[in-house]
Amino acid sequence: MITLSTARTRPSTAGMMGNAAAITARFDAAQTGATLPDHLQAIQSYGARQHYQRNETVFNQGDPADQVYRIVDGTVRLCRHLPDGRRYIMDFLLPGDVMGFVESPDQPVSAEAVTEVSLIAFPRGCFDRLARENAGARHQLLRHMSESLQMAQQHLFVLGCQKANERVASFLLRLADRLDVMCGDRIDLTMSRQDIADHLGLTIETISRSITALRGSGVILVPNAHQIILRDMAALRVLAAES
Amino acid sequence: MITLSTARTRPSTAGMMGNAAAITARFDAAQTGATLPDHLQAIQSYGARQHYQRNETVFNQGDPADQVYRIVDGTVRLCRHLPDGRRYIMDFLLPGDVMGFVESPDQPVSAEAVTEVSLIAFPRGCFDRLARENAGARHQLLRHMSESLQMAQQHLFVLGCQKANERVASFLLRLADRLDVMCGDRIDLTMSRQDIADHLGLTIETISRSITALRGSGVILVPNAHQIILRDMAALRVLAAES
DNA sequence: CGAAGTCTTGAATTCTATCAATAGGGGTGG
DNA sequence: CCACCCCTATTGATAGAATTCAAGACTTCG
Repeated sequence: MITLSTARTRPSTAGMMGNAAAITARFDAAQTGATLPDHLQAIQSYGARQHYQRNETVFNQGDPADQVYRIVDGTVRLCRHLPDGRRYIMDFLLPGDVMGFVESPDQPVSAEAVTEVSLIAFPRGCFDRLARENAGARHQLLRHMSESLQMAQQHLFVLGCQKANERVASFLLRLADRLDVMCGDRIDLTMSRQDIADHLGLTIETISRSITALRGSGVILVPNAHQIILRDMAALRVLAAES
Repeated sequence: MITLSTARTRPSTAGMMGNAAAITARFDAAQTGATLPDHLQAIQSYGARQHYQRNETVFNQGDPADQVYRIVDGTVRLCRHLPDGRRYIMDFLLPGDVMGFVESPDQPVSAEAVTEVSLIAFPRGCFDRLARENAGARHQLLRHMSESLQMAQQHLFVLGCQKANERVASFLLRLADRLDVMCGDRIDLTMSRQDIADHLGLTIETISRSITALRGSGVILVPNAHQIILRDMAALRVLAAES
C-alpha cells in the first residue's frame, strides 16, 4: 500500500476551537524535535476529521485560505485549472503531509482527492495561535515553507531541462523516496496516467510509452498499470540525471 | 533603465556584527508596514556592500548558506548547473529583491551576476537576531517565503502547460509587472537570450523566433535586441493565458 | 576598422502531441 | 459466476512543435 505509517489516535469529533488555556497547555507539550506534521498531530483534537471521495474537491483555487490540513490517508493533488481545460498539478500529497500554509487570504491552488481521502482540518486561527505561542512550531513552519520551495525548484528543473523519459524516472524516484521504498519494493501508483501527465507536462500516451521503455530496459517491473517495482534504482538515478 | 527606485543611504562599510544593544534598538525601529527588503534596509549598516562583474558568482550551490542578500543594483540569476552542461535558471532577481533565505545549511542554488551587480550581504546570524526579536520581520519572512513559493508554482504552470510563444509572453508580462512598467514604456532586457532560454526551458533560437513572431503580430516593438516595448498588453495577457 | 560575441534566420531532424484503434481491468447486473 | 460495459491504459501512425545544425547579420568593444 501507498500508505505511510501515520498514527491515527482517536478519530476526534472536536469542534472548531477549544478553550484557550487547554490549547496553550497542549502547545507547550510539543516536543522540540517535532516536525510541522508532528505539531499538527499534537493539536489533533482541535481539528475536524473529514472524508472525501475520489475526485472530490477539498478546496478550490480562490477559496478563503482559512484552514490548514494534515493528510491522514489517501492521495491529494494540488492543481490549477484553466478555462481552456488545461490543468497543471503542482504536487501530490501523501499521508502525513500537510497543506494550506499560505500567507495570502485566498488559496492559490485547488486541492482534490485523487483516491478516497481522510484528513484533519484545523482552523487557521487555531494554527496561528500555535505559531504565535510556540517558537518550535514557528520554526518548523518556516522549514516547511523552505522545503516546499526547494521541492518546487527541483521540479522546475525537471520541467525545464528534462526529456520525457527523464521526467518519468525523476517522478518514480521521488515517489519511492517519499514512500521510503527500497529497491525491489512495490510502489502503488494511486494517481492516473492523466494525473502524472499533468504533473510532468506531458501526455498520457507519452507517460505510457516512457513506462513501457523503462520496463523494456529492465529498470522497472510493471505487474499492473498501478503498481511498479524499482528493479535498478542506480539506472533510474542516472536517467534522472539529478543535479 | 531596469533599475527600480531603491534608496541607497550611505554606502556602509560596517563590519560583520555591531554591538547587540544597538542592533536591538534599530530592530525595534522597524515600522510595521515594512516588507522584508525594508527590514533589511533598516539594518543596512550591519551588512557589507559587495560588487560583482558580469557572470561572477555570488555564491555556489552547496556553499554554506551563512548570508542573506539584498540587491541594490543589477540583475542576479538563481540557477542550477548540471555536469552535462545543462543549466536551469529558477529566477532573476532585480534591484530591491532579497535572496538567501533558506533553512537548509547549504545553498540549494547558485547565484550569479547577470549584469554588474551591487548588493548588500548580511551575516545570517544578524538576520536571525532580527527575526527572533522582531515579530514584524518574522512575519514578513514568512510572507516572503510564501510569495516565492507561489511565484515558483506560477512558473511551474508556465513550464508545464505553455507553448514557446506563451512562455515568452508570460516572461515579458512578469518582467513588466516587477518593473512597474506601463504599456508603451521600454523594458530593458538585462539578460541574454541564453539566460531567458534557460529560464523558460527553451533554446535561444526559439526565444528569438518567438520574439520575432510577437513583433510581427504588432504586440511588441523591439528597438534593439535588449529593449522591448509592450504595445498591446491585453494581447500579451491573452497569449499568456494566465490562470 | 576589425574581431568576438550575440542574435537572427533558414533547413533538416527529433521528440512529443495528436489522432485513432485496440487491449485490459473493474464493476454491475443478469 | 459470467457477460457485458465503461473507463483507463497501451500501442500504432501521423502531424506538429521545438531542437539541432548551419550560416549570416548585427553589436560591442578594443
